[in-house]
Amino acid sequence: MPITIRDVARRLKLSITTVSRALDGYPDVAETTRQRVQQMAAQMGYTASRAARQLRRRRADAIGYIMSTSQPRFSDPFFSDFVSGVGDEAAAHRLELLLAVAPADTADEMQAYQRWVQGRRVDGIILTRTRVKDPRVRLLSTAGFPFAAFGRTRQRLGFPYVDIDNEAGARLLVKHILMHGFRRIAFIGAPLDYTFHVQRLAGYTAALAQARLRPDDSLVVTGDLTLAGGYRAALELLQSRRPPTAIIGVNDLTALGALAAAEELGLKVGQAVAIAGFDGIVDGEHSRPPLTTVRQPVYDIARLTTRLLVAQLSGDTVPQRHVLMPPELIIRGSTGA
Amino acid sequence: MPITIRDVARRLKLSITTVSRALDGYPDVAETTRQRVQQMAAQMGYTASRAARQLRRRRADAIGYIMSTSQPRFSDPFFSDFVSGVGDEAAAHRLELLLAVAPADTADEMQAYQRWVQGRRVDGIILTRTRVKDPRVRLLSTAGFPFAAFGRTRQRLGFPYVDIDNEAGARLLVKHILMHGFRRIAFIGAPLDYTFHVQRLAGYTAALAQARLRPDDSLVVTGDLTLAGGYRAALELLQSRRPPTAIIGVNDLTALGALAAAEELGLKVGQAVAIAGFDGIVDGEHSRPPLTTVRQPVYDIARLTTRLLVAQLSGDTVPQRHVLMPPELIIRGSTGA
DNA sequence: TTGTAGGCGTTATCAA
DNA sequence: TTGATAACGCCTACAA
Repeated sequence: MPITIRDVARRLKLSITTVSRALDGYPDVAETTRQRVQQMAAQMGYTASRAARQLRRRRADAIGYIMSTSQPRFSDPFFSDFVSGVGDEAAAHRLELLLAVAPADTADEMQAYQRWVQGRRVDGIILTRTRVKDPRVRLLSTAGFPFAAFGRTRQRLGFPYVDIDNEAGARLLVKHILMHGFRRIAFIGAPLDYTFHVQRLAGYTAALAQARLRPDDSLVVTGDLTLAGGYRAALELLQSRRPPTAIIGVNDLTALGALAAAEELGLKVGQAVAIAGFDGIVDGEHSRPPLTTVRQPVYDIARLTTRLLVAQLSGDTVPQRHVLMPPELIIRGSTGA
Repeated sequence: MPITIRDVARRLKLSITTVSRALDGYPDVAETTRQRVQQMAAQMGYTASRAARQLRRRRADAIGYIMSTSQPRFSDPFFSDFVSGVGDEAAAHRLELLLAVAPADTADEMQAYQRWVQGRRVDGIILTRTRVKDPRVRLLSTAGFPFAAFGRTRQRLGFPYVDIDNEAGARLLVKHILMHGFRRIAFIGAPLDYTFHVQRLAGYTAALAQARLRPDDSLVVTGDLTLAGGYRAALELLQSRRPPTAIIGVNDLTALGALAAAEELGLKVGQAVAIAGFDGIVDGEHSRPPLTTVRQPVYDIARLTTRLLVAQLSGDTVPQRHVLMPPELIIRGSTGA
């Protein structure tokens, strides 16, 4: 039987009211009383029941994050990095972190959000991998439910977000590759209408146009953000009638898959073919050759996004509701060093 | 203002009791009533307040998992895989999943567990990467708090766990490598006293002994479970006075780092030097050459571990409280194919 | 088969 | 500065 506020009050011969206020740091409690209460609470090992407190205060003191999965079994370094950022920042504000898992773009996923919103199980939600027309954004906006996102949407709904300038990043990447003499550049994109995909693709297209290169639709294909997907797509590209001389993966995992495909075909990556990714995951540093990429500091982005959400929850005025981070080009061997 | 059970009851001109029972599937409700209630609830978008329900039933209806991090920024595919397993299984039992992040083997970590236990924030806890003498196991056991683990400890405390036979797996690996003619086999291990490390090392040692090879302490070094750590350790090993002809990484990330190091030194992996890992993460399938490894089905293990915990919570009799899975050797190019 | 009522542990309101 | 008391929204023993 856990210790309740009643037990503490009885022991001190005080009312539960006073105990409650003493512990929550209200000013209208005598200093000596407060000290006695705090000491006794600590001694008895009392912690307020989360459920009761939530019920009464009508706040969950928790935020939620729903991991989008593609297959049941999947491994994406993005998530451990991102989640640890959200977790650390939440802990810093004494908020709990609720996690759920749901396949992207399904009814299940929407239901999961709905449950959290309607059940008031969390005070706010963190979104990642936003889509151009994102039903989650619509749901949360309509419900007036607090959220912050890593990534933008086309709907201009004014929610707080952090994002990197994907378009600029992709342009940097293409220019760099062109400068090294590779002119037939393919792009392996993401499924669905992920905003980051659309933006990176736009950057790719823009940079090609700027270089006065004719766009070639056969060079833009769809992957699934995984290594295996990148591998498959690259294999097909490289074995086609007019293969590309360079491949950009919409994320590093895709690019690493492409790199494996190229090597398997006996193509010297960095020389016969250039390959580059987007994300800056650690695996890319140690691939052979190391992967050229555009780095996004996922952990920091996660903390920042969470901070935007928390500010919204506590009603603080936020200096900046929209943060757009500059992309950072990391040049490594896979594009010719 | 969220919709409460009262709203639904009023709308149907029923008592809240009936609504509650209809939704929770009690048998003493007329079938037609149940249908009306369920339909109306769905239509109104009603979900019971988690807090109220928790308070009343004195259960959190939640389980917790604390991710151990090594650095603030880290990416380990293990976690996304494992967490999605826990998340799916928890959802299947209508349990919430609480997540926290804490650096392994620190006071912070212990405090995080303590908080969850004391505040009854969760009904049970999932543990991974158990250590030989694991303070978390001690804490939870002493408190009589339900938990289940992926991995064993030396303390024989009879808690439910799932594990793979690490020792047998390592023996398989060593035998396979020896059979391919590599005789000077190094082992890059993990920090701390992780049980899986100790067990895999034991298997390695046993297999060498069985082959009547003299153990060489200089061949057993410590990594940090990351790519970078494996890379550094391997570089040192391979550049030493008497370099190994084969390297086993205690996990795949370590092995992939070693693979990068070997390639960088111009050593043909699979020919001049054999490299193998342990885990079966997807990245290994597409490395050059692909990585020989011992596969552990992390997602399934996560679900199973969670199931053991849930069974314990609901007081079901569990057919098997301890599950030891057979290791599966995956032979690929990095050991000579 | 349905309804009434009490209470889970807190916090907030109001009075003392 | 402190205390009595009424919710918060739900579940469940008991009554009808």
